[in-house]
Amino acid sequence: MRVYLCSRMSKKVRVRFAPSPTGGLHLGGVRTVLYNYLFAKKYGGDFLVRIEDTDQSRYVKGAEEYIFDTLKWCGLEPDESVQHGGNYGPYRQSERKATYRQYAEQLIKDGHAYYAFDTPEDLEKMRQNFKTEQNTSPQYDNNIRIKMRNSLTLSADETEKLLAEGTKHVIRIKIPLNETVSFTDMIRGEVSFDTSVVDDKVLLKADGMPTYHLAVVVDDYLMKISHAFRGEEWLPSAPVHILLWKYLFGLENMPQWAHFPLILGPNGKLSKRDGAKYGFPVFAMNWTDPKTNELTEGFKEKGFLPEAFINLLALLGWNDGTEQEIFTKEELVEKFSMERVHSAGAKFDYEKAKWFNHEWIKKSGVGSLKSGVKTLLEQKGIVFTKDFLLDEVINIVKDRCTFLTDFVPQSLFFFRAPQTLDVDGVKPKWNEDKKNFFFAYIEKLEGNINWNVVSLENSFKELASEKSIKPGDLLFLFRMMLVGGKFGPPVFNIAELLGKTETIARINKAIILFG
RNA sequence: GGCCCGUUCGUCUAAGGGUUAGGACACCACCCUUUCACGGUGGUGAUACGAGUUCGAAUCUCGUACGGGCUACCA
Repeated sequence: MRVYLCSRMSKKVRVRFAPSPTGGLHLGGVRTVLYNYLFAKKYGGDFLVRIEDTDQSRYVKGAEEYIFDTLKWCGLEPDESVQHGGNYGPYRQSERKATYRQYAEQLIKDGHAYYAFDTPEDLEKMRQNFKTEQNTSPQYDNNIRIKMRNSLTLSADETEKLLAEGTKHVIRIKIPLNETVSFTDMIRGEVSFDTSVVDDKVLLKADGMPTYHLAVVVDDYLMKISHAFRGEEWLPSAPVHILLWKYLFGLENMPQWAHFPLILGPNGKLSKRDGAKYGFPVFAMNWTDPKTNELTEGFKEKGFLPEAFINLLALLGWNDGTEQEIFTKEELVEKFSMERVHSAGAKFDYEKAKWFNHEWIKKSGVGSLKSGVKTLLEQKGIVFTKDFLLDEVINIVKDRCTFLTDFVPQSLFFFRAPQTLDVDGVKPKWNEDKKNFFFAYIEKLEGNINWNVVSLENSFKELASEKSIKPGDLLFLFRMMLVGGKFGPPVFNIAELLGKTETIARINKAIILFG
């Protein structure tokens, strides 16, 4: 286990999550939020959300709202964001455009960046021309840049002229030759890169928008971020960011980094496709792609409790070293530590995810389940006149529910008599003796009986032995009458909750149907 | 191809040089339950491979293999 002390913990902890509004928030995204959130809350710091919408071509309408809806459902609301206010706005990168240009120009002035006038076609040609067996995808690096059209190869006059004419151009970082860039990752320890293999990344695009590389550094600085956490897919571009920090704001001001392991699907990095392919949700909530109108079911709609969702996500790559697996959000805040986050990727296991939800449903009280269950049942046309029955029903069936949606089949029959009875399935087990038994049982029920589980069961069994019928055969029939299927809580508990009138009515109705 | 990160039961993981390598999910068996479940008990099952360091290696080092990520004017 690695322990890297947070050397700048004296500084107020401020972390950020920076989603790009290009689609639904998937497991990996929510876990990144979660870890950021837990870390911030553990140290009494701020959790900030800003929107990376600098790629307008991929911007998806509604995605930004969707992201905040997800955070809300998960209970991971930021302290600062577009929607929550704060003193470091604007929180959308598209609204900060002017700021980035200023820093990019600064870099050029200091000799750490340059203008590049190459067109996309030029770049394509370059990739073709310099492609070799050893180097299948040539980079715009210190070897190539001297062969391209940029302010390093052009004379100052030419450059001036091109700029004055408004020629389309980008600003690229000038990666130094033969330097080692290293930094300490809170999860992985020291990670280092040789600059000779890092390319001259575009910092400012031709449309004036920054790329992620420039924006993340500038925003983290201006928003006073103390700890920068993101997914492992960003590790290869870390040297670019370290260099930018060095050139622009000083390494002593740089946040502490941590790169989270990837959440993997059955085949590598979890993708949206995996959900459809393997039959489990990948997004926190339902997401409808506005372009294709394709709906991807979310964990919420599948019937996951938000408490279970963040619990299972937290444990995908982290544990507290004990055998505890069920954690409330408060416990996670208290026990979370970046040093215990794994460095290896974790494969998502839907079976285990279901187990977490099941545990949470069992653990939850009626109070926290009620409104969700009520909504689901109301969608099935149930009208509630007396809530106390619902309370009792939730208590009695929750142990058999894995998903919140399981409450529907498990409790619908309490509120509505079974619509169809499996008459053909019952017929072989039905005869005059049994019919007489149930007529007699109705008589007993209508008599002076205490309406509780014990009396109902005792009188049922007494009657059965009087009539010399095996209770097992009758119990099955009784269940079919009340429930309409081979499932549900003990049948006398059901009868007790159903009440006298309804129980007798269902028996009568079934007798007629069975003939 | 290059660079980076990684590798303990099928999956999530514990074990910080000395453990019969522990737990959870899943699976199997039994018990409980006149339904379906829950629950209980038990079982199958792992240190990728090869060297080195050491009295002693899952643990430290190196190599190999395998997996993943990145290699865009995407994030």
